[in-house]
Amino acid sequence: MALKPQIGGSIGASRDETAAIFVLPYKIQRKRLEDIKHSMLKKNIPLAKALDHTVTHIVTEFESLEQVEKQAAKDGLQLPTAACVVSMGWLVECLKASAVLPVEESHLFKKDALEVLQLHAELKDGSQDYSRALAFRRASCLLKSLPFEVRDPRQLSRLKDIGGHVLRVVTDILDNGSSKEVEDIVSSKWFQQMKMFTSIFGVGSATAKSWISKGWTTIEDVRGAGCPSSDWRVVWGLAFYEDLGCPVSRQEADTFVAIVHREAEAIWPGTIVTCVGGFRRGKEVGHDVDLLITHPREGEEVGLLPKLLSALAKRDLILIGHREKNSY
DNA sequence: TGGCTTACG
DNA sequence: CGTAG
DNA sequence: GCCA
Repeated sequence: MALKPQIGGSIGASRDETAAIFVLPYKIQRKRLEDIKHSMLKKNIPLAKALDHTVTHIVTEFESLEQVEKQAAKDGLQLPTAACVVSMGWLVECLKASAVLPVEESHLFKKDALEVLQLHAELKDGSQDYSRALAFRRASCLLKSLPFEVRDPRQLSRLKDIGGHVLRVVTDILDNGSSKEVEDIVSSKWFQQMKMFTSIFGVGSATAKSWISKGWTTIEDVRGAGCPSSDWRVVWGLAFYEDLGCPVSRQEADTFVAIVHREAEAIWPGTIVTCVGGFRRGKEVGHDVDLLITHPREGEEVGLLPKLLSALAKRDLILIGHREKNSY
């Protein structure tokens, strides 16, 4: 096999002054990336500006070397063969230590398998299954948080939330590269159909099951069957399934904020509309737009929301407007 | 063996 | 029963 | 499923 950069895999580039660390920007939000780079400079950790042959470490938020290679191929990037692909966890450790630490291990499988088991339990939706899903989620999160690659199940056996079942799955993956239990689930028709139906807004596991029992296997089956549900959420979910799947661009988000601000300003001069959430953190695409509406004079914003909603509704800018009681 | 995130419609 | 984070 |  050709020499490939490896996630994990000790390489002697640790303490050496020629270290150059490149941070792959994928899956990292802009602001966070800036923070990371800033910390690196502050802590004297050598930051590579470009992905060239001098790079010794490639830091990534991807979950596996395969994902890194796939992305690099898509971008026409050549990964420096001398470089070691390491997890963000490693860089965080380095920042803590203010030193380029030896690469010990990172993680490879961790996530997917346990998330499948979690989702599978959620979809089954029996009284026991919910808690089992929770347990898988805890284990999954724990494994994702490890800054090293798991090479031996014994590394996990004493950790909280890691029990027999998880250990068995991890062992299978380390031994065979996959877990039969997990592979059987993901390839099963039932699991695939449940995932498909529950991706519709308003459709949870109970509705999805009832549709499967009717012999429906696709969204078109459901649409073609007339009125499959009297729940308004399902009706809207089916009507806007494709639309809801489209990502929101930053430009659309900016426009949206401007429109809301214009209407709010007309009702209550001085009202501040701030974009928060993903776009505030620098994302270029998102699945929603989070807004924070405030007023410089404390309390002035009270009662604004209903008026704002009616103003937007009057302009036909609102599809469904609901106000729910808050809990504070 | 009991308990596991929570509040809402 | 389903949603949201 | 896992913990206490």
